[in-house]
Amino acid sequence: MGYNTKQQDAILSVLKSTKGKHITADEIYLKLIHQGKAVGKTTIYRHLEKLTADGTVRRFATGDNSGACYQLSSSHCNEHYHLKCSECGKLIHVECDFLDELAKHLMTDHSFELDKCKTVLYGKCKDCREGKEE
Amino acid sequence: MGYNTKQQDAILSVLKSTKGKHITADEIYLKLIHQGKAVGKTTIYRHLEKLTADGTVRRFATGDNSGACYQLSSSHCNEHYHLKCSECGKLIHVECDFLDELAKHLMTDHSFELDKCKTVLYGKCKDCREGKEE
DNA sequence: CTAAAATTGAAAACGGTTTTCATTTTCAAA
DNA sequence: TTTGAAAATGAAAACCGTTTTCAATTTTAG
Repeated sequence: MGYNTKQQDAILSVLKSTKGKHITADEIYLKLIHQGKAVGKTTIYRHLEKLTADGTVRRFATGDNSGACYQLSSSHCNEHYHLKCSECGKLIHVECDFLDELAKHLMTDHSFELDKCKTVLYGKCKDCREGKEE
Repeated sequence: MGYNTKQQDAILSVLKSTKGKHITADEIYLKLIHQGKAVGKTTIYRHLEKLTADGTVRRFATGDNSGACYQLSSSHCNEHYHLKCSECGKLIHVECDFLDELAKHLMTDHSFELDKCKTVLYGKCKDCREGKEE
């Protein structure tokens, strides 16, 4: 149930070379063509599907109607949270036990496994609330 | 500019009638047919686009390849939180005291005024964690 | 070597969304 | 009220990421 193929290896090697960043199926397709190791799109989608299913890779829906993004799920961004001010656009990094409690709560009470990497809490930062600079 | 048209009103009235829940463009289309006020899909998409742009409505991308969800961004969205599964795209509404505690905490400890309407918590839902198919 | 099983990929299908464009509606000036 | 330019409409086609189909190829086991 599963042979090792050069296509598989090629796709994984592209994913490894973009570790930390995310990449679309189409970008993988183009990179492989560029490397002279062309792999059919169908095959790329199939392997991304498999890799996502077995947890090797994570899939991110982009929200607009452009393609989904993928990245190796090794990640280290699971150590802080992101607050973003809708007004001034500032992105604030927060390490905080309470937020860890939140993750725990979501899991136990809602069976939901929070993805800290992907989650951004929107609101209004201190400066903007106090009417300081824009 | 912008004239007031019956199509506009019909679309808005459907959105109002589903206040609190989210609805897809296609569901709006079907509801209007059912009400004998058929409106072309093109027109529905166009108005949803406008309403989203001016903030009247919020759009949620579902991530899988089913359609986006819309809902009025009025008062109601301050009463629940949105969890979104990055894998299957499901959008889950949650009313929960713990999350209210979170808002309180962000304010007192981080001087950050959480905007529940804009915030979406990303992660992996129960079904996807258990490996069920969509 | 041989055959069954797995993999591949071109082409077609699919589904939500956007574009095109001819027609209709609306508003306001005359 | 008439008139015409601007705005809105919607059917059909285009679009685009993704999935399915299926015949051909590759891999592994026997």
